[in-house]
Amino acid sequence: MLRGTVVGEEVVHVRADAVRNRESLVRAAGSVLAESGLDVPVAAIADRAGVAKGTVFRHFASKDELVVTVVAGLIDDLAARAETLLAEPDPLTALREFVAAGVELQARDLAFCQVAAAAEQQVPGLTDRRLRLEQIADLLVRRAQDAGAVRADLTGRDVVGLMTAAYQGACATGDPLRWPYFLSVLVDGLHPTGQDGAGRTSDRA
Amino acid sequence: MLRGTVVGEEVVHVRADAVRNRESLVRAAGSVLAESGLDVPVAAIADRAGVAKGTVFRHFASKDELVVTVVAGLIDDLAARAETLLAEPDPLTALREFVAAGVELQARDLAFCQVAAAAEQQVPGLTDRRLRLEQIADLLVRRAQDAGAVRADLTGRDVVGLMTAAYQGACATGDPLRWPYFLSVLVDGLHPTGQDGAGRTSDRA
DNA sequence: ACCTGAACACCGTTCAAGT
DNA sequence: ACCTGAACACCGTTCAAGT
Repeated sequence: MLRGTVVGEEVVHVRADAVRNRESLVRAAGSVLAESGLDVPVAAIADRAGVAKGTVFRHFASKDELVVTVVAGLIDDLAARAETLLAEPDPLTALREFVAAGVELQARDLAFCQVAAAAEQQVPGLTDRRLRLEQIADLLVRRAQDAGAVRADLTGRDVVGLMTAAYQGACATGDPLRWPYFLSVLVDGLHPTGQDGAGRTSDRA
Repeated sequence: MLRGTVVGEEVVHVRADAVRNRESLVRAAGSVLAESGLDVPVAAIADRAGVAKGTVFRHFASKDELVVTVVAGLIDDLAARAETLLAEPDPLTALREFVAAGVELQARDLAFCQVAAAAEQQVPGLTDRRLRLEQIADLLVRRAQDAGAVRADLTGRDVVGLMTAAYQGACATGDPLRWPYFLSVLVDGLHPTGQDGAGRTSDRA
């Protein structure tokens, strides 16, 4: 375990309790935010972590930065799942499972759900993670396109957007558990256009 | 204009400035919330309405109740639009235009957008309006089903959810203006299943 | 070097005083 | 009967004091 950090020419010592506190805070924030969402008081997180409220702001510039740290971890987990799905033999199954994983994450973690639904104002500090996730999603999409299973104009970014769409749509219904139905509607909408005429609206070339 | 209200056996007088203030507040809240979203201070609304902060709470029990009043009006407008679309000759066009109207409302009004995306916790006090909207949507759906244009298992409630899904999905992409693409994917997903095998996932009978 | 809790700012809500 | 603005409670953030 690294206890020292080089800053410029001098080595500053990082205290052991500081390391522990930071870890406690991230862990506590992870579970509290998942359960209660973005609106929980910082005090609730500090309490569960067993530190004073002020300590939160020694490790994170703001409540938002703590939230970003937690959510970034969740996005990374999802990206890792996407990478393992690249090994799945059927490209369309892989794509569908990826979207399902994203939807399930929203269902399981209220804070992630709220961040994903932060319509309009994108959360800054999360764009790089998002981008990486979209790039891996691009690989999944390309495989499915090569197999002729999905629209040629679909992008990884769109797929990530569709994860949000499916869960938010189900929630708007008043019954979040209906998300598999929304997912199926969305996935059906992804197939290549021009096979039959019933309601196809290919707005883009 | 009715200036008196009967409460029990006695008539209580409603002052003219009270009527004006209430109207000003609703109008001011409508524009301020549309621009700045649910997080604007009550003071900003009171300012634009030209009243003191305390006056807001004489007319509305809480900030939430004012928000609900404004959003209820927006939902009613959307319901009216749906009713006129019942006269549209082509059932699928009518359905698509209804969804488009809902999406455009989210794009135009940040507060409505945020309420629609209030994943998980449904806003109480809005459920009756929602229900009425869903019932009208049911009529639009049934017409489209009779024409064989959409899935047999689709409901008006689902369609309302899909409005949220389309816009939230586009927003999650970082580019809300992409919503027409998401709309097209969704609408494509609505067509009857079982015509070709490419990626159909009929999770429900 | 970091923790702590008191202090501050901001915002939703209440209420005593005024008309 | 209603408006007003001062006062209160809550929560994010800062900071002086302690170790």
